[in-house]
Amino acid sequence: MGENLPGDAVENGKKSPRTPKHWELKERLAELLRVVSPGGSLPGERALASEFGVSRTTVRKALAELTAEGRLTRVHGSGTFAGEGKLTQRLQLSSYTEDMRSHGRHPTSSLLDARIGAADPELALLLGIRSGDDVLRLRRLRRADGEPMAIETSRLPLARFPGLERHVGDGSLYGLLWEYYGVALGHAEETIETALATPAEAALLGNEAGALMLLLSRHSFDTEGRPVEWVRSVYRGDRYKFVATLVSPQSDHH
Amino acid sequence: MGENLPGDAVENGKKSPRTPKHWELKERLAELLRVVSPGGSLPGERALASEFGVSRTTVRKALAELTAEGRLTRVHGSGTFAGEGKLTQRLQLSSYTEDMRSHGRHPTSSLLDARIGAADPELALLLGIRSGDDVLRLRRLRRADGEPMAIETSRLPLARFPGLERHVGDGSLYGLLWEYYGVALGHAEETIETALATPAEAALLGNEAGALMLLLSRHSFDTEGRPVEWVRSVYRGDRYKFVATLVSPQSDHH
DNA sequence: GGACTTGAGTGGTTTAGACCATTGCGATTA
DNA sequence: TAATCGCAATGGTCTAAACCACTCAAGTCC
Repeated sequence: MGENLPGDAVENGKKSPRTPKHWELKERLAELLRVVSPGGSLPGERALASEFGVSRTTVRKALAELTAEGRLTRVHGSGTFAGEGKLTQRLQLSSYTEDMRSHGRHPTSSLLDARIGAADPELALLLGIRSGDDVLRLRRLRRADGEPMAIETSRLPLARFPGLERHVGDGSLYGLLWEYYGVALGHAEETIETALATPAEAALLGNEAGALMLLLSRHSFDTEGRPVEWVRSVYRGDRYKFVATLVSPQSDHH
Repeated sequence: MGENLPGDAVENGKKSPRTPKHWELKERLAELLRVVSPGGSLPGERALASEFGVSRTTVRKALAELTAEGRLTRVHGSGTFAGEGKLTQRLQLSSYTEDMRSHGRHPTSSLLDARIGAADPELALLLGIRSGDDVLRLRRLRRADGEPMAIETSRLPLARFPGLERHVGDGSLYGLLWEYYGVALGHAEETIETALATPAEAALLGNEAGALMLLLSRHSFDTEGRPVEWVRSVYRGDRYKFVATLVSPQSDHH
């Protein structure tokens, strides 16, 4: 969408805010990128460096930013390729499976591990239990059309869901809660922020450590307002964005 | 200072995942950071480099990640300081002013510029007008307690709001729409994604170019479902996170 | 044919050093 | 006293070079 801010051009040659080389290079590469179809390859770092007359370090800085924005994909040992754009994920209180299907994508989900531990004070507060009570921690890898999409770590109070650890699998957690315990979700409080990938997350998501991530935390309650789970999900920031539909509580003018 | 034993990468004789130095350094710095009160200062880059026996480049990479996460604040010419944590911004269809007040903060908002231009095809579609029709573009700098918080760029169809450009100021836009045109907002579609700061944005937000940002796009409609505005807001990713309360459409189990 | 080895090319990490831009404070000066 | 200057320390940018880790395809061997 045509953005034309005043003063972003270099002029006077005097005390100009001095545009860094890597930024200028980034723009030239972005231009080059417009004529490369998604998936197409770019020249190697060394080639770009000599092509544009800068050091490889500078090239890498420019490429790193383009990668963080999802406009490039880099594969170690293979090359640098044009990106594919971002997917969207709706912010709503529904299951992952349902959510993805409504976007016409094929969702799968695999349980990475399930273990029982003691709640620390902070977690106990969130789940409405006492510090030290048993908590079931589930880690799942979410995929869409086979592509790793997010790592989801759920924590549930075991006292409320006795034996839950024996039922969990790759299937829907919310389905289990309803079938075995008659619990349905009522509302949730969700926060979204940026984060950087840890090496472990990066390995699972096919990312590199330190990459931009969207960190989504969800605190879910059942229909009677009792806390059910606390979830932290990590999404690749270069591939996903979130959508929410907001409704006015009433017309507010101020 | 315990030199890194190169041996820990060879213990199993196979291919160990090899932790980069800058990551290990980052963790050691994070540890150090836990005993520094917010605003407290850290040693300079050169001091850290010799202290930990690594190059300044590696130190900078570790510091850059901590900064992106909002755990550090760096001031050119002055030093590196411990961060202050993130604020939250509620995702709801209400005015900025109201929104901030409910968080006990003092909001201000200044109009950077207001100009009239022609809609390109994409924008025309969003605003329900024809390509080339007049569009009013407003750029605002939002502050909370005096701190730059976000840059908000709104676009409205001038044909629906004739003379709007003569009314706009630092006050509430939604208030104007109601007073002069009897228009109230009904619902909006909002997307959230990561982005990197442009030099212009960075200058306004007191950031550095290439920093992590949260890009929030809002497509607002009036109570009759007609498009009213299209807004893109850029927030500092190291300082803000967003909150949404989600309500189950009904109990969904699957 | 099929399994293996090898090597060239790619991105990833790290180093040491140079220079620039900004800040803040102490010394100097009006 | 008050303003100014100078300078040292800080973070910011950039270079050139080395080495590592991964990929892939060509070549080799059985």
